[in-house]
Amino acid sequence: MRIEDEIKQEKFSSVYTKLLINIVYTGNKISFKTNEILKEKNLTLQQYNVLRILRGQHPNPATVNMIIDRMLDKMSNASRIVDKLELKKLAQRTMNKVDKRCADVLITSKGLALLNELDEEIKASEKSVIHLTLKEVKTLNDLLDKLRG
Amino acid sequence: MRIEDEIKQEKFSSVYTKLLINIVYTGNKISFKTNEILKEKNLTLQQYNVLRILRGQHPNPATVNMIIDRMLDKMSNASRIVDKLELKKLAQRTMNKVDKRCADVLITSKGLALLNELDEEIKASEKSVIHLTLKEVKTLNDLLDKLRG
DNA sequence: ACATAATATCTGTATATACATATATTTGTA
DNA sequence: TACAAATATATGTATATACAGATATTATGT
Repeated sequence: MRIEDEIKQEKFSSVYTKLLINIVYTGNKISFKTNEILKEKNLTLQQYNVLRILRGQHPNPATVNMIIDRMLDKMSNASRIVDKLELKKLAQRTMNKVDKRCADVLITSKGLALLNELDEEIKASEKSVIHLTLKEVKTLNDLLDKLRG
Repeated sequence: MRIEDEIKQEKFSSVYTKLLINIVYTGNKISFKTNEILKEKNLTLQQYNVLRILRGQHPNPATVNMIIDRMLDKMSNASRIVDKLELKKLAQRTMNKVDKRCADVLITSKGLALLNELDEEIKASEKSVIHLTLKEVKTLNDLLDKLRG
């Protein structure tokens, strides 16, 4: 469905503005679905993303800075998201021995298990929402990579 | 730059997950630039988007429901964003004569003037951030439209 | 070694947001 | 017509977020 019909707007001030709106709208739409699944597990999208970053590092720890660097939403407050994950025993913070400014953040086995539970469901949801062939998925990825320069 | 390098993650649990991350990351990156410009005018991204919706209707009023329908982020609270715009005299609410449940929302001349000031700057910023040919922009728009089904 | 800058993280505070619920009005139906 | 359901919006409340410092530690230049 054309983005014009989706948000009921025929004209955009430029093709670039239209593209940005299309990207953000589409991202939100897919994220919305994922969010529904996460809600059942009492996770926010950002908490989920940080958990995945921690799993990517496991069994090595990440630092808060590393998390900020890899987060999708650079605006947000990584330190407090880690607070929330720690509160739920999904992650654990320990002081870095070498650089005492850094906090080592590790995903716990409970965190790993939770992600494991979610993996298949979210993968299936994303696949069912993305109406593209594998070739189109690749083209789209390549164009987005090129877009950012 | 490949999304893998951008967020320093080599493997994704599926190509669909990778695509979603790529879309959200790219949208955030462009939005971040736009947000910098809006901050100088004391506008949030969402307030800006609602203002543009109101301009699209002008000189006819929009209703809150219409705004929700056209917003990029369906999660958010349109009524309170209109509150903020009204507080800044950028929009105005009046009761709909026919259906008293509805609030007619109109952009003010101050709102129109503000958008006018922003138009060129934001258009230029978006264009400079999107490193694609016009043909690629079109392909990307088409693929995103198809993705959503 | 000392002072200064840079870095990593944390925290106070104001604002924004999500969610559930409340309120008012209109629509549909028996 | 009366009454339940649907619709449009607003609001209370808990939580999340952004932003601006604050704090602690490490790196750098002299």
